[in-house]
Amino acid sequence: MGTALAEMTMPQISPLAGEPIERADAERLAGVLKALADPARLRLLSLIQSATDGEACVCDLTAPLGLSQPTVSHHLRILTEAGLLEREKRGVWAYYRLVPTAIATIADLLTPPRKRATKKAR
Amino acid sequence: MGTALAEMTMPQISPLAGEPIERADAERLAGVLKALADPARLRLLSLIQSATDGEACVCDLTAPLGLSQPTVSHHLRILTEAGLLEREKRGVWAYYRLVPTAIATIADLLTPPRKRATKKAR
DNA sequence: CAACTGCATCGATTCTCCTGCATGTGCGCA
DNA sequence: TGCGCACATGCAGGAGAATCGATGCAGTTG
Repeated sequence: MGTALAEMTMPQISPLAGEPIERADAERLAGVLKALADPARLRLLSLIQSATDGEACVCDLTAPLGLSQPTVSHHLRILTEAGLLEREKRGVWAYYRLVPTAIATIADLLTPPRKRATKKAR
Repeated sequence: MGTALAEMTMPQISPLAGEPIERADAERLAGVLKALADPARLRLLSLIQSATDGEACVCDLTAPLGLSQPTVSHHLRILTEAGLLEREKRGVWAYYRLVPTAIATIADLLTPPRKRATKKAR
């Protein structure tokens, strides 16, 4: 089930550098990237991230995107399952916010033997 | 002609952070990410990058991928048009290599408030 | 309790994309 | 000059994805 990203933050998920990437790793990484590779979803992430308190409910996102409410819910679902968003239901509304280091993790998987200190404690 | 990435390295292509991303920027970024979001293409990038001299020809890539030669050529074409690979023909062979900072540029567009001068008013 | 609101899910449609086969093109070689 | 090899392109089929209208469901309100 969900949060495909979680499985990639595990140790030894080879990033795009070094030796040839394994097929399974390639599929997992591609899965997360596929969630990102959509204009509507990129705008959703951007909208949510720049919203007040860094969160937004579906009704706030429908208009600026110009998409129907079911479609927006669909995209939010994909982003959530990819581990990029987290959902919290308060009353009638569902508030979405970015998973803190999710996108940075993806960026790290792409940029290989960079300077950055690999994450340690957790 | 394209190299969609080239247009994103231009100044003032809003990354995923800061204010809400514009629709045009979202589509461009999504286009490049879509080139990345495929297992076969990720493995191609990885194979080429880890090959001797950082380059490889099609005939070297067909077997490890388990895909037909036309299919491999197809993927290489997409990666090249996205600005991630560059092609050099020597004799009968076509050698592909990574565009030096291409992937790092994508990673920078994803990871938010890095150095680089952010614009203010708009 | 009944009506309403916000959101998720279902079903259907349309479109995009991955893949392989067949074919075309350019280069090297006998 | 003709043949063969490496690669690109055209075509087609099949799978997956984006979108929307209709509907279902859970809280909220009158």
